[in-house]
Amino acid sequence: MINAYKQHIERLRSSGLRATKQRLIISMALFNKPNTFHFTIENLKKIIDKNTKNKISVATLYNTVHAFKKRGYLKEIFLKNNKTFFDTNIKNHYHFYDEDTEELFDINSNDVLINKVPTMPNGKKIKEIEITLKIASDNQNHKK
Amino acid sequence: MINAYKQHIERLRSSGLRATKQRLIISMALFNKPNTFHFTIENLKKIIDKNTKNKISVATLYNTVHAFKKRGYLKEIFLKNNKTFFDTNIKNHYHFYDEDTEELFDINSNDVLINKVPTMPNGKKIKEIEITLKIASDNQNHKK
DNA sequence: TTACCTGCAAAGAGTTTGCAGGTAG
DNA sequence: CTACCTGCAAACTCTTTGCAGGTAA
Repeated sequence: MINAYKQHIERLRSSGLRATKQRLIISMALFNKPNTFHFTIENLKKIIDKNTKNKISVATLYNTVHAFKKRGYLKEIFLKNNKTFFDTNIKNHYHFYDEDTEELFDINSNDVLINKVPTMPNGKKIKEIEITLKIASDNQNHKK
Repeated sequence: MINAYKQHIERLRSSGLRATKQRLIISMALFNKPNTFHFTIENLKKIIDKNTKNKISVATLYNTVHAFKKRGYLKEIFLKNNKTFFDTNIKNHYHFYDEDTEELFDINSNDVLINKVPTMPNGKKIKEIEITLKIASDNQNHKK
């Protein structure tokens, strides 16, 4: 635990961010988990409020999460409009989105193979490939 | 032109929607184009305001666009988190997203081939595959 | 005629910002 | 010490809702 703290302090400082109490709490909440996961600011607030006496304001949460995203520690996911999702898994990977439960699961990028890529517009290069497989129970109608 | 109107009136009625003046104007703006395209409500409002004396309120635009989406005449695209995009191309297809210009282009689904699909969670079926190739000029840094 | 539709304005939801006080280094 | 950070509340943006008046069928 102490070690994790030290690592987070290090990373913050080396990113040009001060290692404030709030940022360390957020770092622990996001990056000291057995698995990567997906979250919204609202989720994160609940998680932190539950585990900490001193709650962190939304302004600070937005601020910090965006700082982490900017530095590549988090990825933003376009999953729904009007709610921003973040992913603590920054490796190249794809998603299952379960329409029944509105849950998002990772797919290892090795489990999807694209073997025909369209020709690129002039001078452009692929920066990222986003793939989402929307799934649902076989026997259901789906309307939003 | 008269023909297109008739078709739109027909479609509206057969969908259980009254063929109001506003819905016909919106239908013409969206579906009487040489190409399919992507738009936000804001875009659509501008297009319509420019070409019509009687402007259409945003409430009606939201209302109508969602009615069209519900009936499968439009698709919603998750492109950014704070603005809803719609696509008049409802066929299965993928997108190039140009990060330099923030423009979205269609890719024919024949031009991308997925040849290894991960195993599905129990009892679930793929409803839709969403693929976005994010592209940008080769020689640039990108930060949001 | 009447159920449905439109437009306005107000309300909501999520996010961002300005600023006074606090704190890391 | 001081530049940076936090928390609050207000402001903003996009979207939805309530409702009175209008209109398609």
